[in-house]
Amino acid sequence: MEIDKALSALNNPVRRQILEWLKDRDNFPPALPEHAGLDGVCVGYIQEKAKLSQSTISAYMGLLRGAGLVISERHGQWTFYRRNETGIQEMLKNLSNELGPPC
Amino acid sequence: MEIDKALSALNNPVRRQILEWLKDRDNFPPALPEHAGLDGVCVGYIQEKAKLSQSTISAYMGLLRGAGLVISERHGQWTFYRRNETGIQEMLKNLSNELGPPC
DNA sequence: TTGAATTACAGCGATATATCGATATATTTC
DNA sequence: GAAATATATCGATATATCGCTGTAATTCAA
Repeated sequence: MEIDKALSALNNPVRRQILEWLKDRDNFPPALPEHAGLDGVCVGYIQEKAKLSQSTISAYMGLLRGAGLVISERHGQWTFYRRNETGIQEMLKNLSNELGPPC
Repeated sequence: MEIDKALSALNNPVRRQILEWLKDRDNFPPALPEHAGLDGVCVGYIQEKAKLSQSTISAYMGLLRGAGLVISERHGQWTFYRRNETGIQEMLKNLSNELGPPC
């Protein structure tokens, strides 16, 4: 986990907002029946909600994934993104360790 | 405390390094006798250690102050900077609240 | 296999950030 | 008051990021 990548990824209000939205699947339209068992959200739904272009959101999700903050899973033509809780926790911990009060 | 400003300020390895250095006054040359009672570090010392230009460091410290991560105190021609532990803690907490796991 | 849908990638102009040297401001000292 | 010192600000240039359009790649459906 590179703190540098994570901080870059987080240094954008929309990307942070997406991470919040992903806390609850109900922030997005219901999944299609054929995707019932999957807990991620497809790019299109995120794009709709963020009101930015598809390519921008795709790039955003790539950044978040590269930083270890989300996990992507491809199913057919869809890519489902979900929070990487472990990665997020690790990042928060690393940041706390680096910035936190002197021993 | 604006999380946006804080994340921008932290999105730079040298600025994060400075915050770490400021954890311990001993990371810098000793204070002049006339500054004995002050617990900050002057810009010149930080500049020396970071090996960037004076103007760059001055701007960096301005950013860190604007983000509430350091406190500055002017004494004569010197400006002494020290960590704002409260501000740093508050920022870490806000970030945790925003990014942390869903309730 | 052709077409439609979903996502990713390339390239672009606009804006922001990094970092510098030069200069301005304030303070101390002579 | 002039010179020296510490810091802040300004202007310039290089690089990075933003968010777009357009297009390629992949997969499903007809």
